[in-house]
Amino acid sequence: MTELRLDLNPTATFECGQCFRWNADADGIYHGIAFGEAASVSPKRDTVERCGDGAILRCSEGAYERVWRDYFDVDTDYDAIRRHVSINAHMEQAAQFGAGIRILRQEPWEALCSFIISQCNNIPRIKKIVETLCALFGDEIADGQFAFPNAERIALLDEADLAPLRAGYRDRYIINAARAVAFGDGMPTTMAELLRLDGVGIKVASCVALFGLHDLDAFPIDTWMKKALARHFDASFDPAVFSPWAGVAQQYMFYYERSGAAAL
DNA sequence: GGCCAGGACCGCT
DNA sequence: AGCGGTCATGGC
Repeated sequence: MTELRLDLNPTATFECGQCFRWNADADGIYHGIAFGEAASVSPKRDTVERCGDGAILRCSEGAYERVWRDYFDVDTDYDAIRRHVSINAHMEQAAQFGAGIRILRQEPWEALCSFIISQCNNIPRIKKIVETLCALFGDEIADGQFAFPNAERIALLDEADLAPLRAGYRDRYIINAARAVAFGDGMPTTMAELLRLDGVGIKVASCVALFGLHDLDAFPIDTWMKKALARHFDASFDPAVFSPWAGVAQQYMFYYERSGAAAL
């Protein structure tokens, strides 16, 4: 076990809607799994850093260089991005509220599968479905902790095997996507390739591009974002004003809007 | 019981 | 190109 400082705000990073497998325990410490590694991230409140208050990562020996350094996108300058997207008073507030958000470099297949599940769904239930998927079909890497099952594993199932997830009509999309990734053309690497998948439209594809392919210019528009855009921008709004970091601006807007702090 | 949740797809204009 | 209905599920 090793401990390292992370320049991020755990609450903002894990609660901004980009990921579904990081959960806080009673002490406010987040626990998560990625790339088959478990880790925890706790808020560090004794010093004020540039990005929120900072955090302490606890992970297994060598895992930082192997997994987490990249996963937490530590080499990107989010202060510069926040300044760049603060194009008006509202965006200044949203970017301030979301200070310390880092866009995680999640596993592409996990992002694809998770955001297929996300469609027309709410975040608590998405988390529940994803967790059940992992518990049923993922490798157990520690006591009661499961890796996200790879596409090859899911591709060998059929829709009936997913019934326990209670994911409803999304079962078919999950199976078809897994088979396309495992036995077809592999994991999509562009929006156009993502959009060829059954059950993947503009919104899901944008989320996968942003969170799974780390395309920081992808700009997902869901029901919350529609509300936010209607409230704070006029009809001529074009996310290109935030380019090449429209996706980060989107996360600030989404997190701010969903918090309720943007209501006034 | 209707409405909403990080929608996509189909068929009809 | 835009519209409404439909697709499961669960919480309020």
